[in-house]
Amino acid sequence: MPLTLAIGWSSSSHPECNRRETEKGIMCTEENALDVDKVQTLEAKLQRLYKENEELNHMLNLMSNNCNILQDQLNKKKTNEMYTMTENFSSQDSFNRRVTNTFKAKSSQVFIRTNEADTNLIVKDGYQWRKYGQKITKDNPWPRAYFRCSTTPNCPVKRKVQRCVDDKSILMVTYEGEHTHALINGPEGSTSSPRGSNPSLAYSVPVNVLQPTVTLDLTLCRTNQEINRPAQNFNNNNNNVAEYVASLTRNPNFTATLAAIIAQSIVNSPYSPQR
DNA sequence: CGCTTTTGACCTGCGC
DNA sequence: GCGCAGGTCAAAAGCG
Repeated sequence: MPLTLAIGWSSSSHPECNRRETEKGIMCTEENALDVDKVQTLEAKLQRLYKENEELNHMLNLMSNNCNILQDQLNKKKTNEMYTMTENFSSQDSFNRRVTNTFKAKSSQVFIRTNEADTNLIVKDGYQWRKYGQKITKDNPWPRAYFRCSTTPNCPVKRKVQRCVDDKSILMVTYEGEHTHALINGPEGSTSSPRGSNPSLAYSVPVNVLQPTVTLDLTLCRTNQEINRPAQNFNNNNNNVAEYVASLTRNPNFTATLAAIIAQSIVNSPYSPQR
C-alpha cells in the first residue's frame, strides 16, 4: 500500500536523519502536521472509494446473476414455444419447412428510428443495395421496399424495409441471407440512396433473429449542416436527448451491456482492490 | 450512356 | 381449384 509508506517517511529511524530533523527544529513541525493531515484525509477518501467499489462490485454480481436467471427463463420459454409450434403444425414436414425458412435463412430484423419527415426507405449499413421492388402490404399502410445486395454481383443477401404501423419514424429492416463478402464501406459509404434524395441518418447493425432485437436511434447524430446551424435545434435536441436516455435506460439489453462495461473498467482500473 | 428507381405484371405459396 | 397476399421480374423513365 503506497499510502502506508507515505505516512512512515517522517519517522525515520536513521540517526543522521533524526539529527537533521532536530536541527531544522520546531519550524517544520507544523508543516509536517499539515501534510500528515492531508495524507490522512486522502487515505480516508481512498478507503471510502474502496468501500464504494466493493458495493458496486456486489451490485454488479447481483445484476449479473439476475440477468443469467432471466436469460435462462427466456431460453426455457422459447424452447416451450418451439414445442407448442411443433404440436400446432399439421405435419412434421411443414414444421421443418417453417423452421428452415425462419432460422436457417439467417434472417434478422432491426428497428431503426429515423426522422419522421424523411419519407424514403434508405438505411445506411455500409453495404451497397439495389432496390428491385416495392409493395403495399395488407397489414401496413406504408410501402415495403425490397433491396438486393449489389456490393458484389453474386451476393445472395436481401433486405426488406418498411415503416412501423404504430410509429412511422421507426423503420423495420429485415435482412435475409449472409453476405459473401466483407463490409466495404462505413455507414457514410453506402451509395444506395437515390440521387438528390436526403438519405436517412439511420445506421443499422444486423442482429440474428434468435437474439433480442436491437433498436438504434441515430437521428441525434448531427450532420455537418446541423453543426453549422448551432442554436436553432438546441432545445429540441435537449428534449430528444432526454427521451433517448430514458429509452436506453428502459432497455434491459442496454443495462446489461452497460453493467458489463462498468465491470470490465473496474477490473482494469488501477484502484481495483483485486490489483 | 450506364446505372438506378419506379411500377405494373407475373409468379408462388398458403388457406379455405 | 380459387382467391389472396407477398415476393420478384423487367421495361420504362430519370438522373448525372
